[in-house]
Amino acid sequence: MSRSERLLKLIHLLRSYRYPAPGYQLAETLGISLRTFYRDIASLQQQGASIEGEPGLGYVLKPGFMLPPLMFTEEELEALVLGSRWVANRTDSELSESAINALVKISAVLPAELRNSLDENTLFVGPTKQPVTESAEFASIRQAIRAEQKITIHYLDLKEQESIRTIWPFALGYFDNLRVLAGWCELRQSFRHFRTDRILQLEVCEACYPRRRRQLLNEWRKAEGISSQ
Amino acid sequence: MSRSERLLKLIHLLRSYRYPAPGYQLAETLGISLRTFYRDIASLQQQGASIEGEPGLGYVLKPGFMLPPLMFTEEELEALVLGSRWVANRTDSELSESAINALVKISAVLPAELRNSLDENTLFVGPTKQPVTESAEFASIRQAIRAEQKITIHYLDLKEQESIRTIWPFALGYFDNLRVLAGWCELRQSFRHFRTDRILQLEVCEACYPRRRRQLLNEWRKAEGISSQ
DNA sequence: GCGGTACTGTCAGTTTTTGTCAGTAGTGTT
DNA sequence: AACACTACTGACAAAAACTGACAGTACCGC
Repeated sequence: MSRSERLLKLIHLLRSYRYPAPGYQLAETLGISLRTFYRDIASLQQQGASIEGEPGLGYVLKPGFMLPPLMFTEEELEALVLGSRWVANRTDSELSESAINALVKISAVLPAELRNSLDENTLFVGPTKQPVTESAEFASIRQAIRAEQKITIHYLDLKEQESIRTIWPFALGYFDNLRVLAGWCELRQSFRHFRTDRILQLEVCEACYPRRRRQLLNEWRKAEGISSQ
Repeated sequence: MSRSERLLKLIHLLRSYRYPAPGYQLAETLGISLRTFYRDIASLQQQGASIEGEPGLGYVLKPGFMLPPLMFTEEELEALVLGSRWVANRTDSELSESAINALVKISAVLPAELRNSLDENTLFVGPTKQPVTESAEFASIRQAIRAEQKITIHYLDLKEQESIRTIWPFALGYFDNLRVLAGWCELRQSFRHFRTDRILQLEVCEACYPRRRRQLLNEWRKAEGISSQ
């Protein structure tokens, strides 16, 4: 039995036990040493499985490693497909690919009849006049927002003045023809908006900013007089 | 990337192609030699996946393989949220609501940590200059497309001439500032496009049109010289 | 401290995996 | 029939990984 096969079997085993299963027992069932078992657990965790081991009890696989069956109405599927197509057409290539992958995963857990209606959906997103040229930076920006990391940018403002700033990015707004990054600007000590097509250069810093993203968003909304979406 | 990881990726790839995918292409995507690819296929088959390879065409994974896909990645969730927000902001109220409901359902199956990242997502869709005014008809149009039903419309063409037509609606295109319905026009006996803001009145007929939606779409694509999306 | 369980680091021997290359089976062509 | 072509398989050596043994660490309750 190859290792890859055994890892699947281990997942299966973990799912089939309702209560924590002790390591030595799992190892024995799989016919491997305890040492190898520990390594297998580590492999699975590294691949995204949240397996918890409680000393004295055993191991449990917390739900959320694999996608369970999902049920949607036809209209909800239409909405998901149309939305994903928009993302696939109008955003950076990484996000675009993720949109497609998400649909593939959803499709795989739908009952056959709904899967068909997902595949055959005929709501399309038309091409836009202003194609998205900016690319490489986008994934970094999203990454920084997610991880609440500071970024340093070279920015060309609307008066064609270039400046270098460190900002705390917390939101990205997708408009018809441009994208705007919202962040707290360390230079100006206030919230600022940056058109992504005017960001000349960008570097994600190691450091996280000292506030929570959600909180920055709320303050920004208050400052801008926007009610929550 | 470990072999077990790669095997999962191969399954995902196979699921993502609607049509048979040639072996050399899959091998290249995975970054492995063709020989190794054949071995991977053999492994999966041996583990219970029903993968069929047709010489000259490629490989297909028949649905029903017991292994569900992996949980969404953070980026996939970002894509789904952003897409749904776009739908929620830019389409008719029924579809908009469905987009939100779909997200709720997805949220329900996420592990706590991912659910959090879904809730806290800060990619937003900005408001558009030309708000969507048309409303009630939209759900009917989508309904007619889904059910492959004929519709009768009062249409005001670009020369401001009003006409009454019965059409076979098969697709809806969402452009930045307008939506276009594509259908076969019984009156003109050809494919026609209708701007939804110029449809004065609409009635969904009982009768289904005598062709399959998918087939109409393919013919229309051929007629318009558009390759498949 | 002490004894116990759960787990990790290291390492050498072993196994698996991999790409290359040669070869086969099946198909369609001339 | 000979031929070209594609899809696939067998063999093999080099490279990569996996494995179990064993020693060692971390943490617990007492």
